Amino acid sequence: MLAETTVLSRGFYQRPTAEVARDLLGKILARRTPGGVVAVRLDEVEAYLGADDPACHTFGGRRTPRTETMWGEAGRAYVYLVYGIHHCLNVVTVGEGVPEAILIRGGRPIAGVDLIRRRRGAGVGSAALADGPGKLCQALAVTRQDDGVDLCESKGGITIRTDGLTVPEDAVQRLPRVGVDYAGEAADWPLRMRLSVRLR
DNA sequence: TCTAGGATCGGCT
DNA sequence: GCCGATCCTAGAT
Repeated sequence: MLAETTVLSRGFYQRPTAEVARDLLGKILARRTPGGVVAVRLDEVEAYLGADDPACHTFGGRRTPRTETMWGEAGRAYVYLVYGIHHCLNVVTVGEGVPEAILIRGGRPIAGVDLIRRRRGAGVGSAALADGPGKLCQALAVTRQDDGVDLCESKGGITIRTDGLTVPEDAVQRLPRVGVDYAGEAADWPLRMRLSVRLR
């Protein structure tokens, strides 16, 4: 399944965050688990623009143990817990000292569907297996343990890959971000990007 | 130390 | 559509 794909290099992430977010759509997020490889094609992401973004954990230059990963190297995973229950997977962008990241909001399972279903529950419809940040982490068994993992290195167990598929501009919807009403006007910034069509 | 609140989800009405 | 679960994080004291 992943034989004809290539892992995105660090350079991919060392660009403006909104640009990286748009380019992540249609890419493949793969995770090696004891039971086998699990992969989803990304169809929804949100950009968080660091110190100047009131919705971002690092707004105003906040640097805490939790956000330390965001301050580091681009291409690493930033994983945190929300509502005491759900994990959220982010990808660090730009570079060291620039704490920006992209929240992976959802994807469509394309490999290891049975494994995902086993983790998510047998009764869950295939479209709903990974169509939210918390669900996606559950589907791929991503937890705080994975915070800081290098997504450019296969040995980390989690990678983002491309199979050459490109997403046309008219297939990308730009929407306000979810659940950040507290951020004032920034809540309306069109940094949530979603595929409006279903790719293969 | 204490406390308020959260980048969500799923069950129930 | 509403609401509770659940616990970590960050800022205040």
